[in-house]
Amino acid sequence: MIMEQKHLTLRDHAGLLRLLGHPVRLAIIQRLAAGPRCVTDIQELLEKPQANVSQHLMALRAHRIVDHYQDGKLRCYYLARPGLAKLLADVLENGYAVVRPSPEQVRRDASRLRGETAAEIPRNGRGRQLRGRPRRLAELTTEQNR
Amino acid sequence: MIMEQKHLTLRDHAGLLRLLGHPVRLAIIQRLAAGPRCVTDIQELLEKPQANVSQHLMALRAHRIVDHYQDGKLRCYYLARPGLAKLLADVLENGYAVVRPSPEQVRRDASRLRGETAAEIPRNGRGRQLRGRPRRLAELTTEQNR
DNA sequence: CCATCACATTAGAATATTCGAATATGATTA
DNA sequence: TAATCATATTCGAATATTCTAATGTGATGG
Repeated sequence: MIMEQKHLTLRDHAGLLRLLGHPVRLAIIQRLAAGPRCVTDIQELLEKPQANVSQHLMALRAHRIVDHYQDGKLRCYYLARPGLAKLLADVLENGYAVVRPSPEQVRRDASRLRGETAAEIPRNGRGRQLRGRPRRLAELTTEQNR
Repeated sequence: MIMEQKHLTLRDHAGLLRLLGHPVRLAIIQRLAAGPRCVTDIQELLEKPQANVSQHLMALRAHRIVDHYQDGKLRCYYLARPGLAKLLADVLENGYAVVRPSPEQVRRDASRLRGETAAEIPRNGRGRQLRGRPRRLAELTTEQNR
């Protein structure tokens, strides 16, 4: 078993997230998380036309989110990375829950941030950030995005 | 502080993932994970035109991934959901790592799946899935995707 | 071998995203 | 108050994604 860790760029990461960012593909992953399914079953569960489901499966296959084995004339798809579904669920359940802080909370947040992250934010005497000066420009800006 | 949990659909989830699925937006999140930054600093770090960065910030704002406070004439952006960045990192580091199993492994996986998930996969005597029969069609297919 | 089932692939129209250019706005400074 | 700085917004054009319809393909059954 060969591991590949070829310097995944932001572009790669974004590609994965975009791939996951489609309701039908999420639905497929959700269904496959409960066990392998053949294409026709998936179609029926999602109530989507065959070609469309097949296309989404193709996309998921291309990124190795899913894989399949042949069972007679059926193709049974399954999640190629069992861990991903759970991680994804975490993001979507915990990460998306919208917390709407009161304006007061926002202000407290802001001053907390102002105060506590002073080491990270360069500022001048009056609590305002330095501008027009050579701030930290050297932080692997080499990595090209998009 | 008011919590909102308005029945997030697959569509909502997909929307979040698509939003996150852009290299510049990921870069912004990555930078903000280290502490608040004003727009100009972000621009310079990412080497992207102002309008573009502003547009991406607007998108992130709309989904409450980021928020900002005004500091003089600067707008300092920060991550509105600190947890999300870490969850995201988990997905991208652990979830994306491409494991390329050997063909043998794939076959073993397949037979393991065939054997062990029998309870999940309806089959007939010869180890082939039932088809054309009323399989499990009742699984909240009500939730519309897309 | 021929028909059929289960699925994949292609092609192109419809739709959505993204970007750069231009312009607008709000806070600060002169 | 005028100029300027920092940032936002708007408007198309360029590009990418997604869907539907049509067709191709491989395995199986007759």
